[in-house]
Amino acid sequence: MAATMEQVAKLAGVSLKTVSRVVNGEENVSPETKVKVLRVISQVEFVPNVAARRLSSGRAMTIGIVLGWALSSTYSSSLVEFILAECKSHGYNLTIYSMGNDLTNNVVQAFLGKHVDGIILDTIGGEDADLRDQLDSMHVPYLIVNPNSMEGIDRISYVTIDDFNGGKTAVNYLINLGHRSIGCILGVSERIQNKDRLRGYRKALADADIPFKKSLVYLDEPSDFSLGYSGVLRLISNNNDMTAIFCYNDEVAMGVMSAIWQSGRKIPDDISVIGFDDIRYAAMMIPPLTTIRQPIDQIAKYAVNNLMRLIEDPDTKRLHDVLPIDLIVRDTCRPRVK
Amino acid sequence: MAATMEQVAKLAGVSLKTVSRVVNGEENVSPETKVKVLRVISQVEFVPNVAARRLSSGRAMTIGIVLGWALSSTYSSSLVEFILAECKSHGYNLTIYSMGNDLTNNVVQAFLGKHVDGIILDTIGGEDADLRDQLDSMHVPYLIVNPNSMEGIDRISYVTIDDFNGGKTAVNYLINLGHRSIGCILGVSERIQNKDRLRGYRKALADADIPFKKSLVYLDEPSDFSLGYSGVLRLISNNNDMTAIFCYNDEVAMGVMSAIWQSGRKIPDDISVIGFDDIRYAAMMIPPLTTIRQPIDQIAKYAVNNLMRLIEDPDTKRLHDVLPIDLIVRDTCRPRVK
DNA sequence: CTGAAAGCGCTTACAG
DNA sequence: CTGAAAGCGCTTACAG
Repeated sequence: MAATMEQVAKLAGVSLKTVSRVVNGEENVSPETKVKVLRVISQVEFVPNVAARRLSSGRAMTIGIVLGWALSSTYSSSLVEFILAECKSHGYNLTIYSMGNDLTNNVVQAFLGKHVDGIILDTIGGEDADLRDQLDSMHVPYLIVNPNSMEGIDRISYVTIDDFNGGKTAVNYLINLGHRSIGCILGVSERIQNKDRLRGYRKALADADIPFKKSLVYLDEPSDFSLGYSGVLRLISNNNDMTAIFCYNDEVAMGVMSAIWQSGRKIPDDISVIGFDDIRYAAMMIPPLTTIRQPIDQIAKYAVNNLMRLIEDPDTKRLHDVLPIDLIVRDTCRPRVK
Repeated sequence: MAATMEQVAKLAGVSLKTVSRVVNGEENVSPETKVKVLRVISQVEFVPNVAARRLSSGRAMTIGIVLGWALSSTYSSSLVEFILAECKSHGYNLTIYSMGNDLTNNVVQAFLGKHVDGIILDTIGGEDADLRDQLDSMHVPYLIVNPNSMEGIDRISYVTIDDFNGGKTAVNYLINLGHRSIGCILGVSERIQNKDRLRGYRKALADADIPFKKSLVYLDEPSDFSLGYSGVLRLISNNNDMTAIFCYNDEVAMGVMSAIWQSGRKIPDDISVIGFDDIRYAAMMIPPLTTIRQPIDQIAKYAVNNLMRLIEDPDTKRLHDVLPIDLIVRDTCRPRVK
């Protein structure tokens, strides 16, 4: 059933190497022999054995992605989906590694065991420090998506988005709608994403000559539904003039909207809300969420393409990309009326 | 850096085969040699080369999953996450194939090229008929998750849930809350899931001596947010006594809730809503959604374990599993008051 | 309990 | 434009 190159060679009356040339689209094969070989290939349904190919070539044709978040988080699964498609178009396979017990070991072994040629890291915080050290010392080609810190980042390749501008654009949009008392709910960690989005928030305020008020900023962990839920209740009780809120991400915004709804207020009538990410469910919220879109498809494209370059040419310099964000206007923000 | 078995053997002063025995935990190795070999292994950081192992053993130690839905749908990504974990615990890898151009070809080639030892199919409708024919004729071990039809299913292994009982449980719960005019929003396709949940709906009504009314059932495609949104508006306009709705899945329920909210009605005060699946966001809806939970972790476990059996023993008979569902009570249903 | 030999199915490096 | 040889790093089947 599963034919080998040798059988194809015999049937076509050529050498093994000639079949190999045809299969891999190499040059230096006369048109006639090519046709002859191709006919046999389709006749016997020949498909090259990947294991043999990997063993002899020394390349796994596979990259690994290390996830710090659950795959079932919408952001992760969407990123993985795009990365998968991009890998496929390069003839590469993708293997997924989730943070957890013994991750560093697993990933290092995967490289030593020739499971993968390179790694994409999409982690949360400092928990991957060990892993990065190992990858560095073993000279494994790797690249970070949305690095959490800029410390020592010059030595590492990464793809990220313009978080500062994301925060600024969101808050600027609210200011243009007439809002002046604007809440902000973020994670408290040292992640650069939090810092940069907060910088963006402050910059937009400063540009509009609106003084920064500490009581309008709520910081806690983790940045999920519950952060938004408890955060907005706190902000409301401390700021009765607040008319809008900038949220760290769409899931936080979900929590914010839930709490506002349950407190008897209305969105956007009483409070405007803006999120970040533009996950699949943003458009399905009630009402549909205005948000800052991350170009996940582009992030995936840059991540995979750059990693391929690092794999194929070890002398490649560090590759750094910062991708632009977009404001997606839906129905959760409206001009201030009070 | 990446040492080979031969190097380990030389350093330990034993034969290649003995190293192999230690690495694979085989018997018939004296404790002393074992210790000696293990010491060398950790010294040189030996990790067996997967490609060599695959080539010589003829087993890929990898299974493939074919997805008919986008990976970024919460249900799919959650299933994949559990399947991934289950594979890992068996020492297997997972490769993801998404429906799309040339899928049949890709999957068949993956098997012929020894990429995978077996396949899990999680598809939508008839679009995988071609693929299934091919897998059958090539005697590829495969298993279907949530088959869409029971036609010829005796010849195939599958894992599914008790859709009939899911529908019945949901509607029975609403009936026990006093509701008698209960809407039902489903996909219209020939998928067995639609038929069985509808049967469950009718059975619950019949058991309570409530006559079935055709005007309370709304069927359309695809079963997503928009189906719920337009479906509920139609049901409301045709049934002004309707006080509750059973939805095909949680995303449909999201659409239903959105439309109800925008029409100025309240949940659960005016209308009770119950979903299906219990996706991650069900608990985050406003209010948190009461729903029927699919045991995705169990589905994954059965799917992977059964597929392994099919792979390891070709004489295994068809394996059939129907897993139970659970009612998850949250805040979208309340006793009828009107 | 241990080992020598053959072979899995390709690619690489070289020769012509 | 074509091919013969060696080898990638393991496992399998067999011998002792």
